[in-house]
Amino acid sequence: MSPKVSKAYKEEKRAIILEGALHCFTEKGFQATTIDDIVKHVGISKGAIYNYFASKEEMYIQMADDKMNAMLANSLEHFKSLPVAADQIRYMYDRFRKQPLAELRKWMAFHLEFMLYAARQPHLITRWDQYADKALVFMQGIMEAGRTSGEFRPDLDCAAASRLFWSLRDGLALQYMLSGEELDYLQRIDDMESMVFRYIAG
Amino acid sequence: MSPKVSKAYKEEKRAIILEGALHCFTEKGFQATTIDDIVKHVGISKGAIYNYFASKEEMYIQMADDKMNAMLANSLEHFKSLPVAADQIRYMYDRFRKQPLAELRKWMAFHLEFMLYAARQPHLITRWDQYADKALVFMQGIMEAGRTSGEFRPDLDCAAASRLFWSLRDGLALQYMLSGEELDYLQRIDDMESMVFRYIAG
Amino acid sequence: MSPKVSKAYKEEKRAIILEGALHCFTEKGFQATTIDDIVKHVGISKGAIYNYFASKEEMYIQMADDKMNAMLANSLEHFKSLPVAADQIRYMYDRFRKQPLAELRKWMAFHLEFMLYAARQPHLITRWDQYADKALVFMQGIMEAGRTSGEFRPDLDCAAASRLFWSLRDGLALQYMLSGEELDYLQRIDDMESMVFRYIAG
Amino acid sequence: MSPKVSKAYKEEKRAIILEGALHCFTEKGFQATTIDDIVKHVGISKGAIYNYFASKEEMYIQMADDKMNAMLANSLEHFKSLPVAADQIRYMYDRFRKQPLAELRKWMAFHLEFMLYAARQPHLITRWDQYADKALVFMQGIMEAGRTSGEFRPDLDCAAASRLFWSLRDGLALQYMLSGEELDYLQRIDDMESMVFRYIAG
DNA sequence: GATGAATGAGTATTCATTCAT
DNA sequence: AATGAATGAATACTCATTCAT
Repeated sequence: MSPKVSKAYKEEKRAIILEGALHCFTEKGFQATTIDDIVKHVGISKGAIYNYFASKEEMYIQMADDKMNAMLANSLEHFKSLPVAADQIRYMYDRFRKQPLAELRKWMAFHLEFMLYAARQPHLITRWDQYADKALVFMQGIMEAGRTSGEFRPDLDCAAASRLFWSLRDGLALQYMLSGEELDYLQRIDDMESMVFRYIAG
Repeated sequence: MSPKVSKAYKEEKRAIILEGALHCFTEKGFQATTIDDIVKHVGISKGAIYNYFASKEEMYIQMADDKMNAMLANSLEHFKSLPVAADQIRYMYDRFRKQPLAELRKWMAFHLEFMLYAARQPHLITRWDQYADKALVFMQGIMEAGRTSGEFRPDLDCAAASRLFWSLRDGLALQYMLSGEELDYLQRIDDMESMVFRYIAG
Repeated sequence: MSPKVSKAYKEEKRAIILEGALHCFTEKGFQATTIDDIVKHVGISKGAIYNYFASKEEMYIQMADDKMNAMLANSLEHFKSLPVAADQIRYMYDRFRKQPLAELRKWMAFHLEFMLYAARQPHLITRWDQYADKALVFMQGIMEAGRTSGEFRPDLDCAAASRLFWSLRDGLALQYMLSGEELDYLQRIDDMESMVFRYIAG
Repeated sequence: MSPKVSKAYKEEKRAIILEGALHCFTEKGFQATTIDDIVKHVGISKGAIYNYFASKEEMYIQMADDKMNAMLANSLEHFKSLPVAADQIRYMYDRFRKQPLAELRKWMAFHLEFMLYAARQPHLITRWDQYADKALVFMQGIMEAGRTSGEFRPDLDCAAASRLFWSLRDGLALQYMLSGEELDYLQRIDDMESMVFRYIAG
């Protein structure tokens, strides 16, 4: 009567598949990765994958969700010991600085590719919006806290500032996606940071 | 021994094909556009296209080059009557403002898609760099003129400023690519503009 | 050593599975019905089904047998109070008339589909023959009784008449399988009936 | 400017493909026949087939249309020297008698299988109706001519008679599809013929 | 007996590119 | 130069059946 395998087993398997798929996607791209690539990488049968995910598309979506949720949860956890909004923003820039450029490129490519893919498939646009919104709301929350506490200027448009924050990050990642030096990139993050603080400062 | 048709004829035909291909690429995307789509749109045979371009890829590259060169030439033409660097930058932002959001989205998608495509094909990375470099050098030139003339601060890192200029633009375009309102977008361009001027101002 | 569950239990379960499978088969067709469809409909596990039936094919065969036997048993039961052969034939036509056209279509499709399937699989041809033969023998019996009793003409070829009886029925069902009105169909049954009686009448 | 190959060439190729496909369909069945089967049989590339037919389904439809049209055209041609309606009907039965049972079985299976397939695909039901209607209208025409000329009874319902004509034929074919002797079959056609004439006779 | 996760062969269709005419 | 028929590798997803628990 009870399920044949434990929930933990299924969850673990799901994670293993996702991990293998992630490797392939970042290595070759979403479109270029075939199910057979994933099968070979994970060491599982084709059919088994479809027991866990309805489609290649669905694998991507869950992967992106997982990553976004992990990022948010992890950040919020850190924020418990960082009550000052400005410190929270500085923490975010530290995260960017810590991520190796090579890895950023992979993630960015992975991200962009699926975004473009989603843009052509009406049924995915909504899901993408929800995904992107999480990051915006998260940052807006920090901005609002900072405005309330008096750290940032009282007339700050928090939604706009949140948008600008991510625009800058995305634009920068884009610039460095195909070329550019690590050192150079780190300096550009510093520029970004000072730019944002100038914008939000009281 | 002389060519059967004039150079002008060939040049005209090449332009016609490129125009049709551009329409298809921006409409459906680079990967999703088939040669048959282009054939139908241009009203020319499949074989003829391959007389002018070695591959679908080559069509894209030449198209991007053409567009970039046109943008630069056009801007430089305007700059003849805009000797002040700050005015030139303002002119660039006016261009952004004038371009309808819908069109921006198409161009951005077209661009990104090929960038991702190029990123996976080693033989294209150099070509992409050359392409992207043109825009950077162009902006850097304006920045340097402004620094020399005393409009901008003397310690301005012009290369970095040029990078930031395009990063902001790309990041913003990215944010609005899948969603977002036209009005909102125009305000964000204003933000971008003031941000950049704050950064370069003396 | 004795079975873990009673025979009645197994028999009941078998019937439940068959019932669910029948529903799926008539609804979607034999080939289009997946084991998962049946599993969902019956609320039993995939493995359990294979404890009762060796294959999807076997499920169909037993189902057809059951239905044929039920039809024959039911008719013979009625015939106890219908000693006259002509009345028995009229009773058969009444059965046809009573069956809603929609249901007939489903059954016919179900039947034909499996017949075609069987025709390609040598090991099933014999089983199909046995199945079809039951209906022929049944009708032939009635014809012979009628000939013996003098109701029908003495030179009647009962085997041929039985074949014609079913041919007409099948042909009509075929005609109405994809289209045609209920009313029209009922009139055609009347035609069939009078045709058969003209053929067998003394 | 002109097409690369003549219309005759294309028509011939289309016929060759259809012939090969027909062979496979009658041999293995519509669903069981793979595109690769056809490719192997025709000795053409997979892609080439799709230059002539949009899908496997479309191949079938055109095949059935072609056959029906040929049958009708051929019969009408013969009818020029058979002005009497009863003779025309006798001619049709002669056609049935001449077709070897083995071939009838293949055609019948081919037919039925696609009918069942079409029944599940809403977009095909209309096409099927049109197809079936041609045969009905054709027979109805003969019946009406016979009624007008006084050969058949004046109160004959020609549409109904046409339906019965084909019902009988289909029902008989169905009966003999999986089994039955050739000799037996020929006698059953005689029965059918006499049955129909009894029904329509004045 | 029951469960359901795993298997993996099987298949219609697409499309950039070529090349005979 | 232009044409368009031919090529064929490439690919996501299905599903009857098995078997370890």
